[in-house]
Amino acid sequence: MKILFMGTPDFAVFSLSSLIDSNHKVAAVVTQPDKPKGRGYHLLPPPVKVYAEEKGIPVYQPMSLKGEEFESLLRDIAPDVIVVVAYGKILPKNVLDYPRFGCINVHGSLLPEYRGAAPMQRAIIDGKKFTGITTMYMADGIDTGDMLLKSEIRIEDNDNFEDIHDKLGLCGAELIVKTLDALEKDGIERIPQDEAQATYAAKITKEDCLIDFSLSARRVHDLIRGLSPIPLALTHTPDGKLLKIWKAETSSLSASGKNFGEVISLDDGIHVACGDGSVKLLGVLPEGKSKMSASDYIRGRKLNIGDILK
RNA sequence: CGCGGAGUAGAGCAGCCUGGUAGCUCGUCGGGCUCAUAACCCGGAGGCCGUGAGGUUCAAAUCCCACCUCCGCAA
Repeated sequence: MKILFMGTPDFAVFSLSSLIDSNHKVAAVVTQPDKPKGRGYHLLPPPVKVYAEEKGIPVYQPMSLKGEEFESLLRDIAPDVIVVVAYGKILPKNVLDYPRFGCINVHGSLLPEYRGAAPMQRAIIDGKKFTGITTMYMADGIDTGDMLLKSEIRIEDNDNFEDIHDKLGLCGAELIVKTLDALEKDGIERIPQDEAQATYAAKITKEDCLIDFSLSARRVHDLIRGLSPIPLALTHTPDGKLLKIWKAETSSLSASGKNFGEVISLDDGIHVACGDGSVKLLGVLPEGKSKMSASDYIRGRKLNIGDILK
């Protein structure tokens, strides 16, 4: 099939790559415009653009998908199918209706659970044991369209967002090719989503990142790994400084009689009392510094037993 | 010109404001104690204090200037 690929971040590169290597043809790539990012606001191209250019595929970065301009681009490319992976904008109806085989989305969850922007992070934060990839037809509404194929993976106890991101990236790369192959050959049964089962995985906000030590140690740990290595769960030291956590594990130390967030031991990590049990922080990122191990951080004499993190 | 922090021994930091012998917690090496040890005791090695044949000064890690590099926030 002749594909128009639409995607933006690293996660989309997995799928783009496998489509390029497949029997289908990626005719063009549409991605978000370069945006000022990072320190100093330098203009940075999205990963999909960088990759597509390496592969010599034409890249388009329209400001808007509405209107005549994009529609004429569509006609020029004349794709059989549009594959969308984390593109970052809503596709207007005329675009959805254009390709013969429709617009197909690669979504990082087992729909109808975790529709929305942050399915992988939310699944980990919620302590789920499984997640996966769903390929689906795009429709009005966010991730509400009919489902095509699914692929499930296990979330291991210590998997963080990066682990799941990479696993699902590969998983999605495989599944999208399978989906197109099957569609072209025999077709696939469309499975409507059960609205009653649907949940929504909203974008991660600053508030989501703040660790609530009154939760159980298990849930604190889930939050930390669900947000690592980006954007990272955070707390504050007694001097009011930001302290981000990139690695932790549940600890066997008892927290009874301690305040939530109280540092109860600095042995081999920062043990912090939670609502139920305690967690051992192993990797931290102090404000203005780079990532370091908790033991290095402790060596700089930044924390004492009895200090409260909040 | 988005805002801000930091570059001192292999690691994490202090010292800088109020210039004048380079310090802490670890690691490492050697020795001791111990049935033994990641524990404890003693001792040692390891630093052009980011760069500048820069500026000020009798004297600069410390004050001034320029540059380089790294990082946090914000997007």
